[in-house]
Amino acid sequence: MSTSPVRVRFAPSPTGPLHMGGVRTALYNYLFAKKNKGTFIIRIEDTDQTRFVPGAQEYIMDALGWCGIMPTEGPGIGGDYGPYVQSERKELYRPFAEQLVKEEKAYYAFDSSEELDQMREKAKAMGMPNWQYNHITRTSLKNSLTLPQDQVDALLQSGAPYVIRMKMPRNEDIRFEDIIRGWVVVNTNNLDDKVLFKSDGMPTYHLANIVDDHLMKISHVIRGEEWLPSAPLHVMLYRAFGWDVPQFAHLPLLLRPDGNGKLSKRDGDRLGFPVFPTDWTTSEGELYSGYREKGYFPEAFINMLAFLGWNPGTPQEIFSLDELSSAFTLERVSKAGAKFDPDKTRWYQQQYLRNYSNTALAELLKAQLGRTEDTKLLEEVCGMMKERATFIQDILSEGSYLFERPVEYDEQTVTKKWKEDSAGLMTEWIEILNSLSEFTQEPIENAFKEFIQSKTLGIGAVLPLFRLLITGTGTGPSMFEIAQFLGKEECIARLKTGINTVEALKTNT
RNA sequence: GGCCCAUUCGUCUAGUGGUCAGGACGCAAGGUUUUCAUCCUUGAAACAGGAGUUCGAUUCUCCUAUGGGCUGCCA
Repeated sequence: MSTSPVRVRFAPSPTGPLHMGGVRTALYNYLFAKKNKGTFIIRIEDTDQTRFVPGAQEYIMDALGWCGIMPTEGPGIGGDYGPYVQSERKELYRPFAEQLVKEEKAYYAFDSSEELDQMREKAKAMGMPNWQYNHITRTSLKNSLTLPQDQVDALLQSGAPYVIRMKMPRNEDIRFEDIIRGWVVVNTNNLDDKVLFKSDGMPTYHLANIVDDHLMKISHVIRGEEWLPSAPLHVMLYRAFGWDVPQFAHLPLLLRPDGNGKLSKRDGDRLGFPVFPTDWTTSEGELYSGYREKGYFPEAFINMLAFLGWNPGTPQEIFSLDELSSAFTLERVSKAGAKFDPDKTRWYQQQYLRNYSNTALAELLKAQLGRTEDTKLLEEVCGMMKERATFIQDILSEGSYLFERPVEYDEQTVTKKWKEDSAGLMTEWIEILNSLSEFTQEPIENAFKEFIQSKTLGIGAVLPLFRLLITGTGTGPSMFEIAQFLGKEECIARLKTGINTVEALKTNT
């Protein structure tokens, strides 16, 4: 039991945009750090130079920033344990690998990738699909364990390419306790001699990860379940170096909503929902859509993500980031993979939109959608429309008639509600409206009721006509509120042109 | 194929050695509403299968099945 401060890291690889599974891993790290008054660190793991994608690192930082889960240490942010990009730490790793060779816990291997590929092919052809470089096969391969010392020295001197491999011991049970999964035991006979240091002078993930986690004093390794199989190797490396082993928590995977398999880059746009936090355009110009650009609020996105594999054990569903960080525990993270549900995501978004104040929504309409109307006016629009919107842009599309006159009149309402006497009825209604001295909701409503009473008509026979002429639609918020919002002059104008247009429509069909 | 991980309504999940197995999304019905949305009420809907332990298993153990991950000089 160590009492060292909580330090966790999110360690993405800049090989493309960060998808929502990655965001969730970052989120859980962030929440755990916050909850335990610890430090949340970002470390970029770019040890594979061939897969580097320009802009990916910037994307990751930007996306996390949008989500509100920025680290306290990381690239571009600073901290006492930097640099936080592994390629900038390149020189640091080789001595650690050499140390293991010296201590006979690792060895030089001179086999080329091509030779090894051939081995695998041959083995596969013989019905053995899992050929590995391990405690058995290494005895007949080109490495510092099989070659005479002088030949090894000569090869190293000559600059021949080599890698450094872990010398996995025989028949040893490696056991470690995962916070989410409990005890995990793996026998070393099933593990291969993983490459720790590559021939291009860079460490592999395994080495760099362990060295950096140690150097950066990481207390808890919270990462995706895809790392569980290599966790025993990591435990062995900590032990080989004589370092404290951090606590592990392997998170369940995010699965795709249809069929099987883990959520992948292409699923999103194919199934009609984003898998990325923000838009990403590839160098070929292909666009992968993001939650931000689709109109989701980061709070809704984060709330949904937090509940994919974790729950507070209470009926509360809506959590702010702060509430999440005080409620979060790794013990309540579930073990099984979670299928992502786009419907629930929309529901969260709707909840958040509804809880936003009209003022806040009006600000967003201005800032994000470039509306230039008076704030007061936008607030009124938001007040009327937000109950029936999911995204902020719905307020504009569903309530377009609050800004401009209708150009079309809903066909169904016209055929169902517009009768012989409708034009006459609405003309009379115009007169009544015209005579109102105070054009606000209540007087309009009272006048309307009086009007239908005098005609011995029901609300349902008349109000839809009013709505149709004013908005062009058959549905929406209170007509009296809309009338007040538009004002007497506008209402009457719309009624007049409406009557003519709809009558013309009727006679044409 | 090998190794590892997992398995409660369609989905996310709660839960306990004895519960009417609870909630949420979605779905359906009804109510409210001029209408749509909201809101309210109700409903359908699950412990993968088989052994064992036990007075009693959804809960503990084992096996099977299914799903997933890993099996690279990728991370």
